[in-house]
Amino acid sequence: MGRPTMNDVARRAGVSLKTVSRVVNGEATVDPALAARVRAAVAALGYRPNLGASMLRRNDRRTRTIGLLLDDAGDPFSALLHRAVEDEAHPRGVHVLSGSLDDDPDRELELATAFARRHADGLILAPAAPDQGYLARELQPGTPVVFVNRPATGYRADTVLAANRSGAAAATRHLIGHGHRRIAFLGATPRFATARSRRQGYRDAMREAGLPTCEAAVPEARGPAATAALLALAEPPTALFAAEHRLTVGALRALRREGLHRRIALVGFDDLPLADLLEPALTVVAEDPAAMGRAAARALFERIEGRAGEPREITIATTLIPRGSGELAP
Amino acid sequence: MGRPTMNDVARRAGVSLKTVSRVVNGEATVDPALAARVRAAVAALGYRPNLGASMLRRNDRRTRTIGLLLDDAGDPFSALLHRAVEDEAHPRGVHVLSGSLDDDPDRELELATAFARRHADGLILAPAAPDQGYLARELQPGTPVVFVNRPATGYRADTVLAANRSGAAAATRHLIGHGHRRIAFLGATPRFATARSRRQGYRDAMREAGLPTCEAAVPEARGPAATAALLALAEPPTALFAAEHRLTVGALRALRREGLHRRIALVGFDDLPLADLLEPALTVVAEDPAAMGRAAARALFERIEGRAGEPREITIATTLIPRGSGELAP
DNA sequence: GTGAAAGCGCTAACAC
DNA sequence: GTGTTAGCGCTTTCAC
Repeated sequence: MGRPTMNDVARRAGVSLKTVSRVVNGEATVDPALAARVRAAVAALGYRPNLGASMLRRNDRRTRTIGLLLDDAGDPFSALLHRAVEDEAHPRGVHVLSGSLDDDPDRELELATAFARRHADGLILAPAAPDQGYLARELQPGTPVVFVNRPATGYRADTVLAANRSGAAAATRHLIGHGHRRIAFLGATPRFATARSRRQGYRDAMREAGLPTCEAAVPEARGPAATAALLALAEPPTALFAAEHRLTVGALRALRREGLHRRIALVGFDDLPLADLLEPALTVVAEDPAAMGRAAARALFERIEGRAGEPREITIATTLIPRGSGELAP
Repeated sequence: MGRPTMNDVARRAGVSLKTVSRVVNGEATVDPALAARVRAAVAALGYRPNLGASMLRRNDRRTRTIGLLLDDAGDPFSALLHRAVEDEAHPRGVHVLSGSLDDDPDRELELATAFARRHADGLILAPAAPDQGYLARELQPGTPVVFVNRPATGYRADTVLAANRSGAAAATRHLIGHGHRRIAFLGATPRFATARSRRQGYRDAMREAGLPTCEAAVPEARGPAATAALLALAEPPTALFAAEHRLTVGALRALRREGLHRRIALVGFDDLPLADLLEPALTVVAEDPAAMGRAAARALFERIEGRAGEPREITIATTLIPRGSGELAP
């Protein structure tokens, strides 16, 4: 009952346990005849090595597992990032254990701790909690971490971020360049640094053009209401910059409902599927979640393989994609 | 160097190793005073249990890990399914190891085998290979499997499928009900049972209405070309049923390019984000990936917890969502 | 090139 | 209640 062990294989092949271990691990120093007998026994018994046991004894102590903690595995941004991480891990024989945080600090702590107890070789984390100081306590010493999408507080490690500030400034300048002067900013509540950076980029561009700012900072679900409120102003904006994809969708719906989608310009942060098939097609500043995942995974594997030195900050460029909604005249 | 072990805690607390084990595992039969000393030592040393070691010795042999093998972690359908699985696993203290198969049989075998070597407690698999017979060899005996999204061949286990045939029939009947008689089917190459079921549903509805069928079976990337070919027929269809979401997007683009998107009716299988903001808005037969993930995970955990009996087949209903593109008159 | 003995960190079984 | 002994399945060390 239960799987056969190395011992069973050794007995059947008439060799020592250690010889089986050598064959299974592909160490060259085994007589071909013995190796063949071992392999025959492995096949006959259906022997499969137990990775948990080998990891316990092995010197390098690698589980060949990394942990990936993102906001929501079901969200397209996280999904693409996840896939990119997997694509870096797979050729290295590493598997990905993942979890969704839903902006919940407790859940971050819980999952990061759980992955540490499982001896993940490293962690990629999109911080949800206000502070990551707990990592120093909970992680196995020497376990590398890479932060992605949001900067961390209280723990220093490599960090991969989108060019939020410059991307937001580019979006705003694009609208200014098309003649707009009353450009409203629709952003998430500035709880996260990402939201603050994007607002800052908007302000940079407005200030350098000598234009007054007009900002709405709301929870992500309140996009339609916030857009409606902006449109109801005495001097309503002629253009909107929506700094989160959920707010972009909210703005789209509100403009549609008011019949203003061909009159008011709109640029969104983050690309959306089908954005090119809307009428007018949606102009966006696209992030590159796959590039972020790739960069984060590469940085993590470099650290796992021993790279030393100061934490690095890696910025992934954004791309302005003009499609129509951002080129409407005021 | 390295983490402190239970032994270190025991020494520091002046108790036996077994007492530490009892405290750490929350067994009640420990003197409160001793337990307090142990907990103090745990805190002082920063002791964290090693799950791998405990799993090796434990009787239940649970790793509290399940494997999830889907087509592509970056795809919205897989992502939502993944998230639903995670939501069932999380309250049970179980973590999810995932991998993308990209319709590659070798990759399915490789990843399923790898997860088996890691002693995952169970596996949720969207089959990519033509045969799953290898599972009998590779899995730890008694490891339950649930197939999702596609039926398996050569291995019997619980299976969760969308109502592909009846959903496709409903889509086709919807178009027939709106007066269409020349309705073309745009489907993936019938390599997978899913594609065949949808085609069958289309045929069911066409036959029961006494209408001739018109089918294009193409790789998923060839949606625009296949649509263009259908539109170029001597008697072109007045309505399209696109049986995969990538083909739906291809059809949308082709219709748009020909300026026919307000003339030719279109129903897609699988919902798309922003589908309601297109003009005309896209009518779909929506699958419910979250319900599929939930059902698969629940079935898996029931088996892990010992449920016996014949494999079950669970069908998740589809929902027709009329939005405009499917209600265009011929 | 091969094998015997030790032990990774932990829990099971059973004594005390 | 608590401790002792054995050993999960494997790799390491070191002798042969």
